[in-house]
Amino acid sequence: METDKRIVNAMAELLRVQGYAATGIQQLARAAKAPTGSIYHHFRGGKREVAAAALRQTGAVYIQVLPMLLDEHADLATGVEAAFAAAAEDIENTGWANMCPVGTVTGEIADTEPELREVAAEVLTSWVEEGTRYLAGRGLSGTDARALTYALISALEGAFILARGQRSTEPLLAAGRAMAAYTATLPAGASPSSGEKVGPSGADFGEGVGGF
Amino acid sequence: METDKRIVNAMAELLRVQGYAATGIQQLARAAKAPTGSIYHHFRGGKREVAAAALRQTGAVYIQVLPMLLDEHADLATGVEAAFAAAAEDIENTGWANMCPVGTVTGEIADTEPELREVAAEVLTSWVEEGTRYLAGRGLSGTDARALTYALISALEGAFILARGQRSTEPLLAAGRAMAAYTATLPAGASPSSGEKVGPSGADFGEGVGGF
DNA sequence: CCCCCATTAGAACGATCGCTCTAGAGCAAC
DNA sequence: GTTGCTCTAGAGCGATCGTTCTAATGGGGG
Repeated sequence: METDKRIVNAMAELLRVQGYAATGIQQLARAAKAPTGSIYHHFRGGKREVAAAALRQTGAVYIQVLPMLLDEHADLATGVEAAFAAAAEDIENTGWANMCPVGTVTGEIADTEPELREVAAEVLTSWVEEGTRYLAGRGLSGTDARALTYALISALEGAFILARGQRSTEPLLAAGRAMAAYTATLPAGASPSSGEKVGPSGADFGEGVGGF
Repeated sequence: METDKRIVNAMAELLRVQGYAATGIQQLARAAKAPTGSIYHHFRGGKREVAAAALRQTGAVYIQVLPMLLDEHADLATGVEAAFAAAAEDIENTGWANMCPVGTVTGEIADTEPELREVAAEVLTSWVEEGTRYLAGRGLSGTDARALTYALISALEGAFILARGQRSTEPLLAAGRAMAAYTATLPAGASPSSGEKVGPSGADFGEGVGGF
């Protein structure tokens, strides 16, 4: 009940730093201060199941980060750029190690671990759905909200990789500027919850999912 | 002289599909049709050195891809979107396995294999420099060219991860649309070498990406 | 022809892999 | 006190890890 969480947290941390294949059960046991027997007692599925739990947990935590960061800014484009800047500061302050495990892991297991790929896909889908819902709530059409969400996550994950590889915040800042510029081109993306000054000709988008 | 290349190519392919940690020397030997003795004869540095060579080789190949794709389009923004669409088609046709090894590997070794991280950083830097040079040649300012290059690579690598995880082209298409919209906002990024019909003060956003 | 050396070929090393198994510690119920 | 059960603890399993080592092979220069 509590050992479980220690194990999952330790696994999430290890996945974040070094990925799935490089993480051993012994290493996990050491990091979680739990013997291998306990790990297999709580997670009969072994390494795979612990990793799946870690991915899901991370997914549930990170799903609230983007909305939280964007809520602070009245202008959506400004908020987007600020969010990337915050990520840049964060990754630099943690010694270029701060990164979401989902991105690290998905690339290396997508073709070799079907069950984990499925879990990663679920997490990503939940992020997309939540992001779409949030952005639609801030005035974007359903189609635009979904596209922007996908673009934001893609740019963020990719920029994380570049930033870690190059030990530089430049990729994150550049990606942030790009996504902010893109956001600014989307109709009705300018005003948050205040008065709705949706662009005149932009209001007629297919709307697609917009319902929400 | 020729076995070397077989080994490096096999390593690049394995890195692309499953990453560094999950790739074993035996597996590499099988894939390259070379015994382990040969591998260590040609690469005294072992697994690390083969991986470094594979990353460098991939870097040298991929450095020409983006310019080649963009050269086909007179309008830069259109070219960007087409490049992402081409990547989307590619990854789907290859069974969601097609991806550059640099992205897959960098995330998992950035904190554990300093020498490989260095190599990945070199490759990424060479891409950024070449991309910046190319985009500047197409009329962008040096600052904008560099920022756009970083954003393009980030979005592409991130979208690759999402696409592989979700087995969907949507991330790549959304990222492409976003980057095209961003490109269109950059001054002088509209006309290639033909007549310059650059908008007066940023042209007209209404259509955003619509070009297609 | 024979020697030389780059290369091939794979056996073998210790270490570590993911995982299983047994032994016992701790605690609640009766 | 004893029974029953969850969880801890780590030794041990066969397999595989990255690497080293020795032996055989093969083709060009004397």
